[in-house]
Amino acid sequence: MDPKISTVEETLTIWMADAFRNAFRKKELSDIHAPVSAATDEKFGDFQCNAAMGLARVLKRNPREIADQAIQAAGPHPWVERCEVAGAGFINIFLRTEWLADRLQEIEADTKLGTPAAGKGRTVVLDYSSPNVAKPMHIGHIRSTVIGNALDRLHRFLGYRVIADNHLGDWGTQFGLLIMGYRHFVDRAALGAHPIQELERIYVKSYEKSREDPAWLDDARRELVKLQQGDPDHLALWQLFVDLSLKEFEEIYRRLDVSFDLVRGESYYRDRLAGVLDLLRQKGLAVESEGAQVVHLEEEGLPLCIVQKSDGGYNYATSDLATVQSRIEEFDPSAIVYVTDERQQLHFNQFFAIARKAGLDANLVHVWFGLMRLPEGTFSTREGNVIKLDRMLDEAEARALALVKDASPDMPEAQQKDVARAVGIGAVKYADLSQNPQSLITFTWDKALSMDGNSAPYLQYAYARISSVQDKYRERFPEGDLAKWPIVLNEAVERRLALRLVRFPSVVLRATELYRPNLLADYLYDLAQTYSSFYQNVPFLKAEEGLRESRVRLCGLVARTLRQGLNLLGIETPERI
RNA sequence: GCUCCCGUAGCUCAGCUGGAUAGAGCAUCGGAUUUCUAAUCCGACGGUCGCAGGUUCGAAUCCUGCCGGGGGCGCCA
Repeated sequence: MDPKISTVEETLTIWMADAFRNAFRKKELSDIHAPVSAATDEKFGDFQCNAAMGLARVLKRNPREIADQAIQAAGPHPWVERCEVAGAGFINIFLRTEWLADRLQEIEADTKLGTPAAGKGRTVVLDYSSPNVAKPMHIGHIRSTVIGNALDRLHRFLGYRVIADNHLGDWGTQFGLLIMGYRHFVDRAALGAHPIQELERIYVKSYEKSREDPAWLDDARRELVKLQQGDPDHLALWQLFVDLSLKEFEEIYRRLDVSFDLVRGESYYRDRLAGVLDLLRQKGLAVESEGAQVVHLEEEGLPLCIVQKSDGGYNYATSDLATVQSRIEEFDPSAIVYVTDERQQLHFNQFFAIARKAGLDANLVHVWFGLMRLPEGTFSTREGNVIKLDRMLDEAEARALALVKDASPDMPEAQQKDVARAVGIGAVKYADLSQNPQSLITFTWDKALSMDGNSAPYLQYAYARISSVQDKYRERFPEGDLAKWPIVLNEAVERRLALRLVRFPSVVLRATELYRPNLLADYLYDLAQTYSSFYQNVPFLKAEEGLRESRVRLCGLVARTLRQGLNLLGIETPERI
């Protein structure tokens, strides 16, 4: 669709804002906001505008009169059948049904279902997933990966240039211990079979030894220094750890259908660290304290931040500053977005503040999400109650396979497995994406793998049924020509469906702007519910010619919207379930 | 001690830049399948939106305090 074309909400908002401006020009209310949004209830029309009530306070006048005056000033609009003032001063907007049907036909002709290219010409760097080398990915990693990937897809869909960067934890102090562990404890057979598991084992063993044996800890520090000084043997070992870990991560990303433009660990920026510290010192931000270099952030109401340890090593904040510097130089992004759990809020507040003070001019955004917990409390590596990500995905696929075999016993086995994979993985992703990211998640198998109600399988099932409708139509009416018949909206549920379909672009925009994929998930669930009601209660293949074609076209649009929406969430849509 | 987040139906959660009678799913109960995929649909039951103040025509939403839960706070990332 023409990028100039905006969403229904935007068009109506401009119309209403103009109306208010014209009606109250003399009051110099040029900056008036008159947002139009979807009506909260069907009986209040299709869209509503609540600006009159806010204005009433400023003008000290009756809100209903203000609303009336605005409607008078607005005059007729080609899309709008009528406006009504209701309640305390709500303006309820009723759209012409014929216009809705026309709009559906425009959307149908557009590859992006009417979504404007809002991000055209802008670049956004998305920093997500970012697991640590030599540690397995567990259920705590899935939110960053799945939410980050959904934001990735949403931005791309809106025309942004997206740089998805997997900022691996590959340059920490753990490598000294890891090298010591490798030299003394490694089991090569185990390393070949389950690399990360073995790396984790030798790390834990080395860590435990360091706690009781100071000499061991000293050796580990020495190994770390050698690595940081670029000793070839140490670098080779480090590279081995990274490669082995990455290989396993990639297997999980493949299963999750997640891909990155860049996989640059912290190590990528290590040559910049000294320069960043120089910059901070030049600007008078970094000062010496107890042998370390620290930045005071009292003005910002934040605790001080250590940017260089007393032993000369650099900290996370410094590394992140170097990363920002590099990203600005290379990509000139309009935003750099980090997707991590809530525990890093303070860190990001500190490092954003330092970046600002140091003149690293970038729109830095921290999208944080609540920590995943188990019903019995937080999970931790120490207590051994972590749930590994691959195991969870296996379980999801197994449960889905049982359902598919039950529902479609005649389906070829390979297809059953393929469908089960899509459904199982979809269920896991949706369980995360359908909630407000900023809430604690209590992990339960049944919830994460829920297959009915508000779940990915419900949406996938709705989609599969529509696909079946399309096929049956072509089968039974081989010479039917859908394009020959216009879309008509006779039944109330058809109109409801239309109203939801035209809102898709604004939902996508809002979900992207607020970094809240769950807004899109909510919308899709609502759309699928409305469709299921339509499917159950309105005949279409059995309807008379014309009506039949109109309804099949409507089905087609719902299918495309569901498919597109689920695709933006990274969830597949099998044609059959 | 300082600080951030959360508290909505029995359970899991939406709704939060103030708007109309607070919504879903699960669970429970009742109904729908000779007919387009029943992983479905239709209906019922279920709430002092943690508590108390405040701002406002209007508060789950904003402010203050308290209670309860979780996270973070100088040499980890």
